[in-house]
Amino acid sequence: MVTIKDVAKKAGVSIMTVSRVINGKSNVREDTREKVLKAIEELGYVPNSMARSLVIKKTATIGLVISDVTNPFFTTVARGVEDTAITKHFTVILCNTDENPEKESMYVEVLARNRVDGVIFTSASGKKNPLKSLFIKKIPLVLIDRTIEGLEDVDVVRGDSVLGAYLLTKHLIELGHRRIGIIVGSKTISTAVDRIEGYKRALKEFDIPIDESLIKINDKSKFSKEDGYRLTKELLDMENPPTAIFGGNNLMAVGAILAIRELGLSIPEDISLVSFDDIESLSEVYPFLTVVKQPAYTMGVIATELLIRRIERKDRIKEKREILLKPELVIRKSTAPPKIKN
Amino acid sequence: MVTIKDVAKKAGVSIMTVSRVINGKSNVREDTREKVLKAIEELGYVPNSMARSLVIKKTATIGLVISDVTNPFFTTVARGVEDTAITKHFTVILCNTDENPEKESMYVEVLARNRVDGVIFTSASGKKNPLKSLFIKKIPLVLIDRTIEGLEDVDVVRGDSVLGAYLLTKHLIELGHRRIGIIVGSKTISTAVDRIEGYKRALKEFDIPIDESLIKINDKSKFSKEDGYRLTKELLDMENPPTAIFGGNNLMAVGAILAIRELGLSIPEDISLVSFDDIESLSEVYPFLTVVKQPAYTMGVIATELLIRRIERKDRIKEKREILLKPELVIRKSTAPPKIKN
DNA sequence: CTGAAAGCGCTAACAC
DNA sequence: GTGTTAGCGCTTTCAG
Repeated sequence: MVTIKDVAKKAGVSIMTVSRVINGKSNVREDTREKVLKAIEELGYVPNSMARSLVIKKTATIGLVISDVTNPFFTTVARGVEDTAITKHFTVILCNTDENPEKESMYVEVLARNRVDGVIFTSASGKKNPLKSLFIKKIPLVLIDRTIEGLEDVDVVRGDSVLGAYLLTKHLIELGHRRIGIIVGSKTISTAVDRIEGYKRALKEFDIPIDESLIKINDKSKFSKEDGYRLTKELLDMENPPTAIFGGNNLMAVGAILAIRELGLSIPEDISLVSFDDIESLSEVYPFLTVVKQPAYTMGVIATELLIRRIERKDRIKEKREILLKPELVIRKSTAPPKIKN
Repeated sequence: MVTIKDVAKKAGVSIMTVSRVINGKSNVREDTREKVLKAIEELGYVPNSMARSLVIKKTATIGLVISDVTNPFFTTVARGVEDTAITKHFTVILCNTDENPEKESMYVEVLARNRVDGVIFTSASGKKNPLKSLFIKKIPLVLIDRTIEGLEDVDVVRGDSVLGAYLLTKHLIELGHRRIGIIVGSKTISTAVDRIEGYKRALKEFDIPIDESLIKINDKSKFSKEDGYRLTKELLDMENPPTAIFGGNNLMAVGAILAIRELGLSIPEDISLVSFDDIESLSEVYPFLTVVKQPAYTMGVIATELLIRRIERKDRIKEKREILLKPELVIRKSTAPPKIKN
């Protein structure tokens, strides 16, 4: 393996001079620089970032912890993060937790060991605990999409779930729906709590009594297709089933569609369906689902910018900053007035 | 920052003993181990992977270079890679090149500097050149989805594009189509070349003359939605336009749909459309596009397994291995016999 | 403008 | 079982 030493020997200079050339320091005579560059080229020398990081205590790496890249929402977030990181010369390590608290802790540990300069984190557990090793090492952190209670010194970038859920529910109510089911992930996830709140707020505003049996919460934390499928079936198996369903996120909505179809019902004739979060590749080709859309890419960009600013200490600000992004209601074809008014 | 030294001091042992505990070596007395563990806990010590890597010359990190995580095909590949990597305790660094040769080179350089143990690579340029620093450092490499000519010592995991394109084209021919347009990315990309080959093979088999004007190749290398849109328009603007279009990949097919609709035509009544690669979130909800599906997740898994085996030198094999995965034809609703038989 | 010495946090190899 | 020494590849002083 060729090292800085080999380059120095070949170029007939000290390693310090080579180091200066590599790092583009100005105080090197032009002909020395050229000699060094030539040696680097001939030897095929590639600097070792780890040796460098060990000394300077920076890695130019950030960790991105999300539940699943396969979820279109998170892939867009990830893209925003990566695009932004690269402009600032940061590399990103991607971690999928599948909303599994153990994976969550494991990845945090891996990131801490790798001394990433910062972490962008989507919490599944809603607990601060898994983040322990980051706090100990004082690694800058920004939460994305989901908050965690009682965290200081941590920025949060998220969509306004309360508002989004309110808009979606209101839309349904205005169409005439009174029995609206909602399916969400576990209460440990802030978006689940917020979306239920927005839902309830809309109902209250229209003086519709809240029927807790219409609120289906997945105890196993996930906002997955399978959970959407299962919870929708539970809703439709009720004696007095809802006339509309609110899918807590895009995957749950897909699960709901599958469940509804399997029961031989049609959307929106028999039942209306709305979803939090869009699926772009779907809606482009088949603009069917009525959704509330979040600026996922922008979320990734902002989170990364805030993070890097913290890393570079360009922020004197010490307190927690919370960026709340507005969701956008997109009405398509999956909603219609209910068949029978109740 | 707490180091192994601090732990050693606190536990009243040498740093070597702490190192042994951290690495789970057996030759440490039980009570010493406990003392050390207690000190680690109290101090909140997290081992520094870089210092370790510097000595052992392994990073337990692999690089994954793809064109775009946002493309459902690659997100699934990425998921397969990550899931497999983690079971072997490898971390993955994700790189999106957008099929841009400069980004490609840049990322390879970053990965080489970070001394990743191996790289899984999707080539956009089709050239070996960007991989130079990997070869110099003898970093194990496996190509995924797309091959590069004239590379030894490199495994390739890819779908059988020739077969897939053949199946798709044959399906169209059997429906009665004679003028079939095809849109693909640049010829520097092996899948573009292969898909054209499969297309031609099917035409020849049915004695249909090949009309080169029906073969639209994007010179700017990308297999993107925008390119699909543009090339489709070009095809449909012809004097004697095709009755069916073969989208070179999923994104191009989406672009094609958009272009076709914009011209006021319907699929499959006015024009048939097929696509290489599925979009799962779309087809689940709206099983419309006739496609050839590739086992993306499996590709990621196999590529990672091959790579890690090389990294761990469990393979005595030195020659290039090529894994060719079978595609699967899924006939849905976007294809029908042509209106006018030509 | 250039170089020599020290050390980042850890492990390999060898003592004891 | 446990500790000592050397050194991984680089940058940070500080001399010259």
